[in-house]
Amino acid sequence: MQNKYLVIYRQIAEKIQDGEFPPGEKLPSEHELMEAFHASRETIRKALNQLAQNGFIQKVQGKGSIVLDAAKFDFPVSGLVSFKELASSLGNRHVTYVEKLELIEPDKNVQKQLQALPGSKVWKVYRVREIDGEKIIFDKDYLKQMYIDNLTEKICASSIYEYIENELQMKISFAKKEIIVEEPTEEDREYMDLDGYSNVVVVKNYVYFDDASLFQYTESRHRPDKFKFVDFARRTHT
Amino acid sequence: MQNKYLVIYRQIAEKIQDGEFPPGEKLPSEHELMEAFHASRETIRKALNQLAQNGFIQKVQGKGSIVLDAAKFDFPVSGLVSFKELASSLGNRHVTYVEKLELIEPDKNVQKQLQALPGSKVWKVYRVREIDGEKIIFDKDYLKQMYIDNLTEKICASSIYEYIENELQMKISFAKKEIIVEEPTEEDREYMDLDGYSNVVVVKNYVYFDDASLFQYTESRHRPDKFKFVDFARRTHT
DNA sequence: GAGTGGTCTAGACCACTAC
DNA sequence: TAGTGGTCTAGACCACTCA
Repeated sequence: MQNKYLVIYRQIAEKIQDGEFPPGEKLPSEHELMEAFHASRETIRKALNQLAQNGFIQKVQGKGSIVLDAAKFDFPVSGLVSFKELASSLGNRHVTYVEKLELIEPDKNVQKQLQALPGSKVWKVYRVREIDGEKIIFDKDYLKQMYIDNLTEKICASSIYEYIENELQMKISFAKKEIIVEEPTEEDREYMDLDGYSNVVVVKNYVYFDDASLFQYTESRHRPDKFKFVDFARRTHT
Repeated sequence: MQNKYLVIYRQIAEKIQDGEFPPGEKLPSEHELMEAFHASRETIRKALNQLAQNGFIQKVQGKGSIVLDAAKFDFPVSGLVSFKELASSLGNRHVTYVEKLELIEPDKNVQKQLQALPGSKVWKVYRVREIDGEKIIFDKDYLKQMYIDNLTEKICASSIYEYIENELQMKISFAKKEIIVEEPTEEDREYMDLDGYSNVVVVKNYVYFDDASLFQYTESRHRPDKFKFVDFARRTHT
């Protein structure tokens, strides 16, 4: 069995999505939820905090928990957007091409980004994402070899994340994201269908494992017309 | 006095920034922190969770709380980036020009974005942000009038947020953010120094009050070369 | 004043890491 | 086995909203 508060979280989230708790209405009070789920107040509150963090509800002191219009918020639950999540949420036909798969000694820049030890090796993966026949995303991944002995084309073509989490049983914990806009490089023009576009959107990702070790640096380069990033800026009053 | 867990949060955060707890090292255990701060374990854990959320530490079960390299993470604490925060963090010379300040009946699009009632009026504010002599940000704000009777040029020129939070004593709670790239409109070219740039980065913001009422829709339009967005994708394992 | 959520406590048991 | 963080409980008091 799972964590109690996560079970409660999912059950309430489901009811919100099913319209059983409609937007604008109030959720039952914490006391009522305690009885309904046979849980202590802190456990209920943990579930509600998760719901608030993920944009399902907003808690108002003295009033209650107000259901937000969750249907409008179609962002991925995790916040870490991998291509697979992205593409399946679009529901479109998509293909991944693995253009490069090498084990390299990183240059100074990559070494610095990855905080890699001198002499250690790094996987360099170039992947191009095609959606509806157009190559619109170009992913440059650098992964520390010390965590992954064997990286095949097949793995890269599906999902490196899934391989790591399911096969290697390591948990990816969080990423720092940085979004900037650049002029296309030679590489960009080579691998993507850039036509006349004079900019690419670059999403830099620093991915950590659960034990706080940095293991991957990714540059995801997007054609500007297809780029979209959605985020909640939750403000925990400080 | 403030909340105990926030006080503890700030004290530990300070020590991390001062290097008293260096990156890579472990924080004292929760039990030790309990004694040091004369607090219960749950209170300590609340403080530590805040630290983890804001990228100061990462908690690892069975091991402890590992200090991350916080110096690298220069993002604003709040996550809601207002121009004032942005500019002061850049430390540069900046000016705000209020180009428009009108009370209008919103068109259908704005009405929908703001979920405004038919017949209700909306403040329309155009502001241009100049940094180091260049006009690089163009903010289009739409605010529901029902919350703000009187909006002056002076208020718009400094910070609408500060006015609302300090003068009106209303708390802004969170925003949904959406980032896309567009071709410049006539307006963009009119108000910004766009030179040859063929794209603008558009940040759409939906801003709510603490009581879950939507009150503002903002489009912040940036010249691509000066745009930068930083974010943590905290992954609360679901 | 009744009801709501926010904070804090003390104590229990579990899961994981290290040695 | 000892020490760590993760979950859960029961109960207390406070701050806020609303009739």
